[in-house]
Amino acid sequence: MAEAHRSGCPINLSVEVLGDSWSLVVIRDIMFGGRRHYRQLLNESEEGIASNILSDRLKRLTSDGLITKAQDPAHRQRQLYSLTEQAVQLVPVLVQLGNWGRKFLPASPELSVRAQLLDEGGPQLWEEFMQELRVIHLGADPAAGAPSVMERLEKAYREAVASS
Amino acid sequence: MAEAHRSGCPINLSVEVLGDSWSLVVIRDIMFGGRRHYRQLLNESEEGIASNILSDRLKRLTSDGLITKAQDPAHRQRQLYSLTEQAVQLVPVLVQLGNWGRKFLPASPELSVRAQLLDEGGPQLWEEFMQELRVIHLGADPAAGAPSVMERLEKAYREAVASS
DNA sequence: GATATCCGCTTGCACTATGCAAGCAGTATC
DNA sequence: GATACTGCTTGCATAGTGCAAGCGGATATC
Repeated sequence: MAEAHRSGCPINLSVEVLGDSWSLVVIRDIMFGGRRHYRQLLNESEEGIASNILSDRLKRLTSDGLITKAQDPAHRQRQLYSLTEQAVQLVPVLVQLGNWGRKFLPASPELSVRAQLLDEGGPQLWEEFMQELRVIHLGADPAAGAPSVMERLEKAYREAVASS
Repeated sequence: MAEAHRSGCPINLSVEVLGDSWSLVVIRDIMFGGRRHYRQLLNESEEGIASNILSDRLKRLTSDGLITKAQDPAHRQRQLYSLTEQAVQLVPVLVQLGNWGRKFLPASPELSVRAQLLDEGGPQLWEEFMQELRVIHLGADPAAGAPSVMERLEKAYREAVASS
């Protein structure tokens, strides 16, 4: 049988799934950092996650339906992690969380630029970004046109790093 | 000296402060549930928090600047917990988190009504609600006029319970 | 004015999660 | 054929969680 939940409150349920020190950080790295493999997530982690914790979180996120795992066609032993639609829809949560951290916690300016841009862009920009994530992770059809939100976020970040 | 942070990323910093099983649930109870004392938070907790954990979280949230503690003027030994401005500004985070849980997790309809209402109301309603929280917790001047957002949320919840 | 109850916690203890370091078998590279 | 990279696992010490019971002081009840 399925695991019992503490309550049916939507906030509580979200906390049960996401409320720990690492889950959202791993999702952030896959979503904004473009990390797709285990070693990438392990070695390029800003915060220095431990290998056993990463392994455990990837398993839990998979069984919770937030990420999927597939063999990388290029390298046989390499596993490719992708976000699911459920995880893509965490964008508004991560934006608000980033915005709050930016306002009240000692966030570094370079790393705050992206959060600020996403905050100022509003729901419309979030949706645009989510659509890009669907292209990358879920194989959705790309929408031709303006420079991607991901590129704009990267550009702003690089400029912030350069001028710091 | 102050504790070191894992990184300056705003999302990571928020996770460091809020990323555990109970912090956001306690804040939710104070914010939406109107719980202001220890016993209330302990006994009326939907999820059944343990007393030592509640004690620890209240201390941590206090030292993180999210809540304050004061003697209740009515009862000498009773302590009154209040939200700070920093916690009030968690409203958008909690709304998005509730909305996500409502969409993807087995949330009960009664408890989802408030999340839905806040989602549909958008940033304008959130700001209105935040202003009410400032009146309740920070002693701000009340704005006379329409029925409060808190009352509207309560009404929708009661109706949902009645019709279930 | 004695008794019982409520107040915000604390303590003890078992269990689980976390963090660190090392290791491992199966590719891929040179 | 040696070396390094792949996604992990294992062992172990420490920290956090969950449960039950208790505690001194303040308050309500009779």
